Amino acid sequence: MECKPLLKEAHKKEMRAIQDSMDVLSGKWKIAIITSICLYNKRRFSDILNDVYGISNKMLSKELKELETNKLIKRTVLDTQPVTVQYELTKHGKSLQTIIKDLTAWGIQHRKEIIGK
Amino acid sequence: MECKPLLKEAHKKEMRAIQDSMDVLSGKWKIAIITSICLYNKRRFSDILNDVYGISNKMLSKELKELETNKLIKRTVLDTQPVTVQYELTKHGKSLQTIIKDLTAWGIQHRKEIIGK
DNA sequence: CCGTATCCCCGGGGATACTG
DNA sequence: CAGTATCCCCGGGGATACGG
Repeated sequence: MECKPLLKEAHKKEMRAIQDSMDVLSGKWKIAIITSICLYNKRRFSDILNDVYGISNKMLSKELKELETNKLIKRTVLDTQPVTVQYELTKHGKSLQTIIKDLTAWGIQHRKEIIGK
Repeated sequence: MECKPLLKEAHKKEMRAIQDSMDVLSGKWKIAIITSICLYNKRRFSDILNDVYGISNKMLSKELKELETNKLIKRTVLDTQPVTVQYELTKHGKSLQTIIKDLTAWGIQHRKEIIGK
């Protein structure tokens, strides 16, 4: 009667949690999009398009939809002329802020580590 | 003379840092692989293959190579019979622990948010 | 301005079999 | 056990043009 099996169960749960997260957040663009919105609080389609280097409008549109489906962002159409659309983080989306902050710091450190030698 | 331009510059740097991070960590499997190794400290090829649900040996091999190139993990061949190979996090890899912990917690919360409604 | 539609190509990545 | 090699297919995703 040892604790290994219990540990294994706990680890499986952690692995599943990670994979749940990654199902929503993985992909080349999602985190960058969220970061863009997060930095400016509210952000328009074309602004995000500029912030996220290399993304196409088709991809951005698709990713935004998925993020909305997963309740991470809220989409608001403003009846200006012509139409503008604003994206902002939901409460659930904002709960990623810590992770984003850490990832930013890590990215800087990583650049030093690899390129800076 | 206002502070907006400075802010914009800072935000661009943050965006670049995020994209640096994502260049290394994005993709369906990387974080899950790192998590597996992290949970057990040292982990063998076939163990990771089991931990990361759905990954193929080809993908795992490829991803491990990339993680090694980016100095996140260390690969050690043990001269057992037959050969076994051990992966562990480098110091730099370990610096992801906080992020992984947060992602785990977030994944659990997310599941509640979406599925648990 | 904010997307959607269409076209089209390339490579990501699975299944399987094989080697040291 | 830890990968590599080969085959092969499908869809991710870019470019471009168009619609509300």
